[in-house]
Amino acid sequence: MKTSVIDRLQEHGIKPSLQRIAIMKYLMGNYTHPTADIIFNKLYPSIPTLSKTTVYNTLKLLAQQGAITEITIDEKNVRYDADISPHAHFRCKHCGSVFDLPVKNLASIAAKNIQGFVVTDAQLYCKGYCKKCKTKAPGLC
Amino acid sequence: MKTSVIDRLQEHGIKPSLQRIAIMKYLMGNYTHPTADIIFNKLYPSIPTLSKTTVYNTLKLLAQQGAITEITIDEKNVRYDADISPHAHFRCKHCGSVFDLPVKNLASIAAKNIQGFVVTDAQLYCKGYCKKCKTKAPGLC
DNA sequence: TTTTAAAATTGTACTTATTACAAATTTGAT
DNA sequence: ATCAAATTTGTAATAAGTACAATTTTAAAA
Repeated sequence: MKTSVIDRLQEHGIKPSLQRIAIMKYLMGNYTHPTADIIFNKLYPSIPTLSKTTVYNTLKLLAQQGAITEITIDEKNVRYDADISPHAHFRCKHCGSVFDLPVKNLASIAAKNIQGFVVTDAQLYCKGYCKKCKTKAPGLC
Repeated sequence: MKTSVIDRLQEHGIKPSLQRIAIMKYLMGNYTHPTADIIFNKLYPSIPTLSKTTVYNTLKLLAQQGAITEITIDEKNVRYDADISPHAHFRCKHCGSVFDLPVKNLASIAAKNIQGFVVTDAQLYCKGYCKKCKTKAPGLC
């Protein structure tokens, strides 16, 4: 049985409110690495009182508590991921999409390279061209 | 013999100008992962006509041509690194410093996980607490 | 050496993601 | 029902980065 939205919040010490549940639920249902702005625009129709500040605050809280992961593969804006298992990300330089990449040994890679540092988390970001984009306009890419 | 600043520019198809040389030289002499703003402020006294736009444009050009690497470990601003050999980065969540971490097999890790993607570059970002910060205020960290 | 076109640089104005903060609302205990 | 704490909201501010037109520099041709 997979963890419910409310469970995920509570496991990370976050009191579930309407807004927090909606944001966490959206992320757990859409593994598309959305930005704060995308999340706001998706939820706004069903929660018309929602504020963008709440979205930013909540995402920061969720990330701080380890309920979600912040992805900074895109220099424009931060993206968010409810998949907190160790895996890498790939971003297409042409279309901008962010994909998941399975990586077996991410945790051990990070752990190996400590020299007096305390490593709490590690992110592997790969960039290049995705299946769709590698064919069209390869020179321009 | 290590490559000179001008060589590094020319190797990557960049015509060396006063400003480009100054920026590339600064990066090759300071492996501190500076931001565009830091670079501007360091060079401005000696090049009083320098524009911040030029710094941004030049850094983007250098990165595009592969003469330097963009580091997005910090969600606030992009950092730059003249060390283009494969290595990882560590950022202290307390003091914000970014350190280099040697990693043997970064290239192979990235290559292993392609499934139809063309991977042009890979970055491993680790976060946690550095030697100095892990001792003081460990609870707050 | 003068001319001239392309390339590079500059300054200003703008965009946009994110944050600060104070007011308003909601929650939960008494 | 009351009250304090927690949460949410809206607005205003900040700050990184970009667009763009004007100016300056470069370098080659005449």
